[in-house]
Amino acid sequence: MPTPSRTSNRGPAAAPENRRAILDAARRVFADRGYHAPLSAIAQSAGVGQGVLYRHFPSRLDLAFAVFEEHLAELEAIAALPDDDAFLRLWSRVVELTVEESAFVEMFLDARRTLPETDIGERLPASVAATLPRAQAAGLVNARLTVADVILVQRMVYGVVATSLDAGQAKESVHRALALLRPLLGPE
Amino acid sequence: MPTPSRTSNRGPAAAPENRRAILDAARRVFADRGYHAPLSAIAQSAGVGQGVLYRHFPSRLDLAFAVFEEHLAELEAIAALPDDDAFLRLWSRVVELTVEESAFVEMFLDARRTLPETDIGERLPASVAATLPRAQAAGLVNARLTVADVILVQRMVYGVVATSLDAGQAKESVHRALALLRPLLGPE
DNA sequence: CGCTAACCGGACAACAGTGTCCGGATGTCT
DNA sequence: AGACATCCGGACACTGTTGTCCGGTTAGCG
Repeated sequence: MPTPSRTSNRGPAAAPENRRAILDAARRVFADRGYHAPLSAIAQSAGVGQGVLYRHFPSRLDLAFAVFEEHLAELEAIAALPDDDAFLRLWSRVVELTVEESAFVEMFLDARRTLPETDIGERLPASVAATLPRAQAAGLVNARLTVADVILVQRMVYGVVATSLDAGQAKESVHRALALLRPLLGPE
Repeated sequence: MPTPSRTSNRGPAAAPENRRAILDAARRVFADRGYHAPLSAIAQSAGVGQGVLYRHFPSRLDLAFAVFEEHLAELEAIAALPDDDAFLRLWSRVVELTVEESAFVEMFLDARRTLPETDIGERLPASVAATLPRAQAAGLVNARLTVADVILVQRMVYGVVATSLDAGQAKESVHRALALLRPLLGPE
């Protein structure tokens, strides 16, 4: 029997489960209280001590990288699709993440300031670059749009989210903002 | 002799000068280190003790209100101009403030969260409402733009600023963003 | 000239978040 | 079963910020 229902989270065998619990709690807490939520709150929400959290993830950035790595992987998987509309799907998911997990964006800001040499900030632009030309060739997107423009619009969306009071208002405001921007983004 | 060159900043007569020094220091520090800079840093930069700062301004918001009140007054003065292009001047100044003193925007966010009943957040929309229709009638601005749209675009500009590494990059990014948005904002 | 009221300055307590450390619990292997 | 290596938990020291407090200074006025 592998690990059916453990009664404790101690001992050598519990490490992977604890790691998983920390990641899940971190995503929850980041979404609820923002990227700068105290790490102690994450440990508490995961039901582990702070020592455990710091052993698995020595810094907030290590934790955030691990938490959001799968989002990045998902975006890159979308970008790897051969379809002409891969860019549109990528964009749609980016907007979704920006609205629902704005800590995702704040992680990039933190990474850029704390570890300027990391390349994590290049992965999203790379995915955009890989998909945008195809969508433009297929007439799905305004042909004059550059990769930098797309990133800039994503930063604008973040601004709308960051100045919203709550998730509901953020969603609605972003919806309006994208409607406003549609003439720029869509095919002319 | 009124107050030619005081050698000390103590005594009853020094209060107004100290207040002024604190306001100037606050604007400086807010611009340099962001809205959440420690109040002790502001006191130090003003050359006064923390007690003085707290007596004049019991909370960060009180200080920020006082610091940015004159910016608001300036914007309202622009909005009071009878010219058709009052809106354009207002908008240009709003963008300038958003870029160069983004703490101005963060103060509104703080006020909205801390004192939801304050009306300070309504003053900018009111100025926009007072000037936008005239500019539209004169054909200076896209006629389909609403007041809410203008505020939304301002929030987008803030997003570009908030995701910039430094003031120089912010200025450049906002410039590109506004160029991108021009087809939406300008007369069609 | 001296008294008084107002005000300044920096020390200080309170508090929150970070990161560390070690006693104690647990699974594994022999 | 027993010993060991691993890992957990929460207390703790540390740091940085907030807000308060009181001794000491200053201007104004009789």
